[in-house]
Amino acid sequence: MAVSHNNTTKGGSDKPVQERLLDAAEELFCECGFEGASIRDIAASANCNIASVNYYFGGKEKLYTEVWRRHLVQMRDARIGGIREVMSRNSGNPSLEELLRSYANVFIEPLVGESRGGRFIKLMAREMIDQHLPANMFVEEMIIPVMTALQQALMKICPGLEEAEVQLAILSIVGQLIHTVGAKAMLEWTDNPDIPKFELAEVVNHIVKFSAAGIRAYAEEKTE
Amino acid sequence: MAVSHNNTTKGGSDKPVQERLLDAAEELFCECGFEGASIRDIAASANCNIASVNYYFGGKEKLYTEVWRRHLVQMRDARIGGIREVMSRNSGNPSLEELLRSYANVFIEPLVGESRGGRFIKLMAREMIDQHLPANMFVEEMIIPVMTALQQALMKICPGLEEAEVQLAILSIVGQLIHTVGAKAMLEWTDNPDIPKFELAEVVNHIVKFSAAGIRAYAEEKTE
DNA sequence: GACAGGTTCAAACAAATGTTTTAAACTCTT
DNA sequence: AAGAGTTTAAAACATTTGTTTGAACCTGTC
Repeated sequence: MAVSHNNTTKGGSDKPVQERLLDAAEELFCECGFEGASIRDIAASANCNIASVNYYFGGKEKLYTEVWRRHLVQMRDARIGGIREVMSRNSGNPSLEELLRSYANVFIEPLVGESRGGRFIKLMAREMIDQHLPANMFVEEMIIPVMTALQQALMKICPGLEEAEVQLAILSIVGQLIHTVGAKAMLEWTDNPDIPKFELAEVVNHIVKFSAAGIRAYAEEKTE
Repeated sequence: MAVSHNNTTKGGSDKPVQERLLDAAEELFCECGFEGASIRDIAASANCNIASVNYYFGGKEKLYTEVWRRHLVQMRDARIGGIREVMSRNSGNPSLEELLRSYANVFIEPLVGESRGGRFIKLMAREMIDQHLPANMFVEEMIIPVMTALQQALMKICPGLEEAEVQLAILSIVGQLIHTVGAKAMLEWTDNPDIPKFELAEVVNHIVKFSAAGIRAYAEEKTE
């Protein structure tokens, strides 16, 4: 057999073709969506031939799935890890604000950083609207595990809250977070001065404060 | 000139072709997105010829724009009207909860009703991700007017709140509302029992309570 | 050096897209 | 009834899409 040790047949990077394809695909999928990004553009951006995506991945959909797989476990573990880390602070009794701030940061950070995983939030939004992932890989491997962890953490910090209340609170928190990065992405293409521009840290501060008060509205009515 | 009085040349409805096209286009654009819905499908669904969309609207993009125009002013006026109506209650001093509940209802209602304007929220989400509307018609004719009205109302009810704080609160409220209908749409295609199912009225109650507490977290720190 | 297997390449394929064209059908006025 | 103007119809057009093909190109082994 012949295993190539140098896949730098063409231009640019010295990464192997599969990685170049994954990187290019990620960028273009995020920017243009699944059907918006043609494998011709992807291959061109990866400096390789069109047929390579079929050769290595067996089709556009498989490539798309692989792009996701790279991030899903990473983001999920980051989020769950962040929650666990907070919950171990202060001898297992962190403040509600600590948990919210940590989660907001670990939620937003990988979605806005220019370097890696930057515009991935767009792909998440797209995938939420119409699926190109097999089965419900997104819900099963991402949403449910993270939501469960966050739910348990919240119930530990705020004992007395009912399960349904916690789930509603999570809906509010995640809604704010997603809308934050979504609105940020959307409002970038307008230059209207009426649209407020916020620093991300400022918004995180607000969400923590806002949500903590919202949650305490439930917690306090139990202790009255 | 010759003005036709009976445009029911083919199948189904007795509406004129342009309306049939708009209805079909709305449904398919919502369901499949702009590029996902082919004018062939639209024309077939409207029981008319493919060329009609070019004949009447001058192209796919114009048709898309027209589908939007029907709803934009309606939704905007409903939202602003709702705000004004609330603000006139209780001799101009409605409670914060009244305003929030009214806005939440008028926001969500036209986006979930099965009959008309049902799945329009999906189109909104799509349009927020990538634009097919001319210029920034969506921001100019919808977001800014509604946001301005809501901002003024909030500042009237909660004097002392700074402008930036109100804008952040609006970000939170809208984020929760959008995520509510978005999550509802997304979670419909999963049957996992771990995913909580909520009644819409229940969620609205929660958002009102949650957000009122969040806003008061700002208002109260001024009066301490 | 010749061979074999993995990899790349350009070309071709079939299917689908938005738009245009050209002619037929229809409607109303004269 | 004839004709002008409007509306519909089917076909053709040029592009673009994802995928497949078959030969060339490497690279390491015998």
